[in-house]
Amino acid sequence: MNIGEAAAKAGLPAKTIRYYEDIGLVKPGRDTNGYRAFVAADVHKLTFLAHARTLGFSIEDCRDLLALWEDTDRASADVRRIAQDHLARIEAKIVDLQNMRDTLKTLVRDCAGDDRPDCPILQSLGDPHKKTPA
Amino acid sequence: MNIGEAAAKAGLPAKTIRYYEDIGLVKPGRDTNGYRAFVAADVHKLTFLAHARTLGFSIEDCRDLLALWEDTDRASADVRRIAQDHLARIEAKIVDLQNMRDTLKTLVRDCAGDDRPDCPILQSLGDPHKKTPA
DNA sequence: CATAGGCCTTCCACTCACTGGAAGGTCAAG
DNA sequence: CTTGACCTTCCAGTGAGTGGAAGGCCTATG
Repeated sequence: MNIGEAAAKAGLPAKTIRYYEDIGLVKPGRDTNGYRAFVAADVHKLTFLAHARTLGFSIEDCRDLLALWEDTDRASADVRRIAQDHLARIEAKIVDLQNMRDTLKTLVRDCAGDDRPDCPILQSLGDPHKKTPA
Repeated sequence: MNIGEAAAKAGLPAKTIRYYEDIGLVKPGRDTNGYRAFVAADVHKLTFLAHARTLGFSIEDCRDLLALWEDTDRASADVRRIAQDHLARIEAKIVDLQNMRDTLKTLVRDCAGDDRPDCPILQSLGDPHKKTPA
C-alpha cells in the first residue's frame, strides 16, 4: 500500500508520515520504484501514533509508548507512569489557561467596548506596578 | 539604562528583549558605545508586552495591542475585540485539554500499573476501530 | 598599567512538530 | 502520447524564543 492509502487509513497527512519516518518512528519498506510500501502493521503503528498525538503526547513520549507497545513483556506500570506524567502536565496547563481566562474575562467585562479611548484592558496591561496576572 | 536593568525592571530575559527589537516591537536608542539605551517609556512598553504575553496573547496580537496602546484616540472596542477573540481561543483550548484529560484519566484509571504486560492504555491507543478520543 | 570579571554586542544554530512548495519521477487511463 | 494523480527528495518557514560562540566595553583591584 502506498503512502496515500496509509495516510487515509491512519488519519494522518502523508507529509506527517514521511516526517515520522524521517525521525525513525516508522520504517515502511520500499517498492522497486522507490515508493514507500506500507503493510498492515505499519498502518496500525501510525494509527497508534495518531491517537497518542491527539491525546497530546509528545513525539518522544510516543517513541517510548511505541517501544513499550512493541515489547510484549513490558510492565503496564511503565506505560502508566508516562500517561500519568502527561496527565499532570495537562492538568497544569488547564489551570494556567483557566487563570488566563479568568483575568481576561474580568478585563473584557470591565471594558466598555465603545468608541471611547478609555480602555481598562490596556490600562491593566501597561500598569508597571501591577502583578503579572494569571 | 542598559539592557540588563531594563530586563530586570520589565521581568523579561535580555535575550527576549533583543528579539523583540529584532521583530520591531521596541526600538531603544543606542549609546555611543553601541549599547542599547532604554528610557522609562521603553521599559513601560516591555512591561506591557510581558503582561500581554503572560496572558497568552500572540506576538502579533501584542503588536496590535501596542499600536492601540500608543494611539490615544483608539476605540476601546478595538481592544475589546482582540481580547475577546483571544478569550475564545483560550476557552476552546481549555475544552480540548479537558477532553484529553478525561480520556487519559479513564485510561490511567483502568490500567493496573503493575508488572503484568496487560495494559488498557496501549490497547486503546492501538485500536484501529476506535474513534480518536478527546 | 595590567588584568579579571561582568556586562554588552552580533550572529548562527537549535527547539517542536510539522507544513508548504519546488523540481522531478512513476503509473494508469484515455 | 499525453494528462493528471500519485509519488519522490530537498529546502525553507512557522512561533517565540533559547543557547552558545566570539569578541568589545567598563569598572575595580593589585
